[in-house]
Amino acid sequence: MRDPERTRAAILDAAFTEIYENGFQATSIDDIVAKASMTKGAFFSHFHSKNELGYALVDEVLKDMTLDRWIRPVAAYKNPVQGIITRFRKIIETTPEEHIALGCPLNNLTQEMSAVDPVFRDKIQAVLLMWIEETEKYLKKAQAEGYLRKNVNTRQVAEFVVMVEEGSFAIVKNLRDKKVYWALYESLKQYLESISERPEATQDPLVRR
Amino acid sequence: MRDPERTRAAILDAAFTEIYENGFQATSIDDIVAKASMTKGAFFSHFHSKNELGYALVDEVLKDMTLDRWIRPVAAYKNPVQGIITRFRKIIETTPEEHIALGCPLNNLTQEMSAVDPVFRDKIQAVLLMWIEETEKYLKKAQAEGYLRKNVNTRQVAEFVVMVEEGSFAIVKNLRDKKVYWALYESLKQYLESISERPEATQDPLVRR
DNA sequence: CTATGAACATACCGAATGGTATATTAAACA
DNA sequence: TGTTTAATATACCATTCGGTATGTTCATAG
Repeated sequence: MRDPERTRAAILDAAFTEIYENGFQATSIDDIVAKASMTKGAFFSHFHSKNELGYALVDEVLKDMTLDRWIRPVAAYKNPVQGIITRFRKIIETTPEEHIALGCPLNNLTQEMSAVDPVFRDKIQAVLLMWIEETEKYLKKAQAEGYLRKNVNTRQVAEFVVMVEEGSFAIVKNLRDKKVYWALYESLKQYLESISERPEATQDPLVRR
Repeated sequence: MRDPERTRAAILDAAFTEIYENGFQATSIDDIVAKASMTKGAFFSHFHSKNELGYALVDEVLKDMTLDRWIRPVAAYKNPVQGIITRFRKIIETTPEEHIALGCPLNNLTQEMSAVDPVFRDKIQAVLLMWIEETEKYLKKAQAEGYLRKNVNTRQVAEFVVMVEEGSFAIVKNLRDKKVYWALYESLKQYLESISERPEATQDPLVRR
């Protein structure tokens, strides 16, 4: 009946939802344990402090979430540049309406806690760097296979792509208008095609919109 | 000796700095009045609540700050597209090292308060929309004067440009590496040139870096 | 079977914080 | 000049919240 790992996971899960919806500072430990149907005793037997819960959220939840959403699916595409473009589109398509107003969980925590707590900053920075590095790997592969111009700086493009992916969520969160996503999608596509070796190879074979 | 307007301005000024450095929720009213060398009595005679101070910050400080930094200076350029590009570069150049880690004040407030308080959300949205609309005006002008391709959707590009301007500050805030700015600058430049009628007209006459 | 420690529950505390009640001072106006 | 009112100061309050102290229960090792 007692299952510490499940308890810990349940706390992380409840914390993720509450913090995603209300922000880290605006979420109290009482909110979290109530959502998880537990008590403070359980909470503090798994986390030494509220901040440590936040750190665990970044390390154990947000990191994997980022990989699952933005990185791993790209591997399925022959042309990685098309993979990045299409992945962006699919994320737009599959993001439920309620989540649009909430933005990207990683970015939210980033903007709220990065300047306030150096440990948060370092841990979030590590996730961002991983995101950029993994994106750059795809770009290098695209370059090696003749999809991307040889003279482009892959690190520079990777940084731009990740910034666009995060920045898009951030601005749409505020404008609360999903149509803006499509405008940003078109611009990202336009940009990536402008540095592609054979732009026609990035054409999406599926119907759009 | 008594000067309500100056008092109010001093409170807004102190609040801006404190909130910029620590976030809205992490800043207490006591922090603000201490910084402004006043007392709570003065504070509450000018603002009914902490939230109302925040609203005034958006309406009276951040809105103008955005115009001054991103919009008005662009008017001085013959080619508005070059104006946007150069303005982005100049903002990078003139942002002091300590402010890099703090990001964009508007964006910080946005990400922290937008999902939590609908009034914040609406007020910040208004500033963002103004930013986008003013940017689009420049793009339309550029189009009319033959700098920008006639077939580009100026609204779409304006949304992308503003997203890049905000998103760049956001990611550099976390990566804490000013060099990333230059990479993002090059990418924005590349993008805007790819939709320009005469790309050579966007060449910056000054030495870069 | 029992003892031991980890997992969870309950009650509580001290500090911080947004806000108020009330006093005081200074400017404006009659 | 005297009065009134807005501006500012001071003291205080109620609540919230992170965290702790102290149980209690369950699983597992010996």
